[in-house]
Amino acid sequence: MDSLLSPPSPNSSSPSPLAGQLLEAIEERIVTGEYPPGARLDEVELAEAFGVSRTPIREALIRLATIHMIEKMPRKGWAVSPVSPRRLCEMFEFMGELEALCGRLAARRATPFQLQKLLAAHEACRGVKDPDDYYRLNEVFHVALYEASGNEFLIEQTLEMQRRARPYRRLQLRVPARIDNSFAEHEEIVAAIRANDAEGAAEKLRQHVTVQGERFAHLVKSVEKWRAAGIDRRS
Amino acid sequence: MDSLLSPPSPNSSSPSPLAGQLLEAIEERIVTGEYPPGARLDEVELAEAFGVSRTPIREALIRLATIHMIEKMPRKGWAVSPVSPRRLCEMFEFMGELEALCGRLAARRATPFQLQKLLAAHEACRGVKDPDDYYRLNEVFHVALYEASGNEFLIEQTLEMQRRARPYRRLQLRVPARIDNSFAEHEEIVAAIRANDAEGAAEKLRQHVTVQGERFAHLVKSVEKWRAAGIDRRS
DNA sequence: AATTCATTTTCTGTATACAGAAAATATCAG
DNA sequence: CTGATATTTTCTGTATACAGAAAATGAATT
Repeated sequence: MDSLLSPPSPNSSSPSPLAGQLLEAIEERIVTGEYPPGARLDEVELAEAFGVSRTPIREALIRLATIHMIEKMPRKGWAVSPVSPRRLCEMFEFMGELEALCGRLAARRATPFQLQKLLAAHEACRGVKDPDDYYRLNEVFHVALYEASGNEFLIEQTLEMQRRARPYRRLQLRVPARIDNSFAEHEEIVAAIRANDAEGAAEKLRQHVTVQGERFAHLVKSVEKWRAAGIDRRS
Repeated sequence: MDSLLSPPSPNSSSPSPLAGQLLEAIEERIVTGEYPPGARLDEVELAEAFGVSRTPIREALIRLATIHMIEKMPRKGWAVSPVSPRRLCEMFEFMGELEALCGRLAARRATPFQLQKLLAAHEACRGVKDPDDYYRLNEVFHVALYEASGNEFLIEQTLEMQRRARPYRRLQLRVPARIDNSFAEHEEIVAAIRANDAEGAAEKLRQHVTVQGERFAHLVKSVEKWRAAGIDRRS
């Protein structure tokens, strides 16, 4: 049943077309929670599910493991990387620093075009209520920020981190009133960047991204529930 | 001729023992310049050279590509990632920021034990003249710094970046008087961390890692030579 | 001589087959 | 009934085989 694979997908110019698509497909399932942290990923099961052999599945899994989205357990096969509260905290601390760096550089170096794109992305978020819609538009905003940093290498790294943090970001936006707060913070960030206030932008971004206090507790609880569902599933 | 593979290698608990060793072996050759930037890596050639089939070679290459040490060219096979001067600059800017972050956190949070390890690593560098020896001891020092940050996630990321930057770091130490300067900078960094001067440590590390001015020109020239040698070789 | 078309060869991605090891199960002895 | 050992099954890593496509080579025609 290869109908599970998305069509040609012209953007994936990666090695091994099939493995590329498989990677995206499996990653999607991890991100959306269909395969929650802790869930086992069986090579043959996946191969059958996607209607391919083990080889491209393995390639996709190896790549996912290399970016730490999944892990290989000694004698238990592959599993979606479980994430302890501590690790979650560290991850967001790191992400916060990356984005702060992007902001700092953007405040200094952003071209008018990049600034305009950032502004447009911000405006697009205004008034959006649906968490899923906001989730997507929020990502666009943040990507525009990364790009405004002007450091291609940094952009790559931050994009990859964004990918890794994606499952958790998604959960966060379900915290009550988070969307409104998020938008207000974006406003301040944009203002700082436009004013070439590098340190201000950095600090605001750090605060914006890092998850603290009640928000963190809420996030941990969500992840716990999520993980539990996954354990049930792997029967 | 499997004699090319290092023996059992107990540390590599990674998936696929063979592929793990192959990865390390190929990476080593990239780092030492045996496979310089731009050099082609042929699957069958490597398979024959290492006395294995294409499968584990492929796994190793996929993993190397995932950490961006090599790339897959459209119809040209795999090649060691070529690095433009601009990219080199961006890479070191990024690495500088990562290390600065480690230093900032270390100044705030380092445990006495971590501090002691950092100091010991620093002292071990004193008086070392040989670039290769210093290269190794310098790495130990920097790893001790990362660990002192206390953020496991950050440590992982920084270690991975260190890996990626390794080929170029090695070249840098061949710049005249670089070793002495490097050691002196370490001294200042350690002092700042011991004094809990977070911002001072961060700034000194940024300066220490980022490659600028004459040093950068020198580095670019070394890389150019290196790359040229690689192009010759792939005849 | 140059360009185009056809043929061959090489190369890459995927499938399949196979071997060794660990885990699960079963069997037997105490 | 419990513990230990033997057997079977499953699973993972590697080798090999195969197919499709692109590049390279060669031939033929203008």
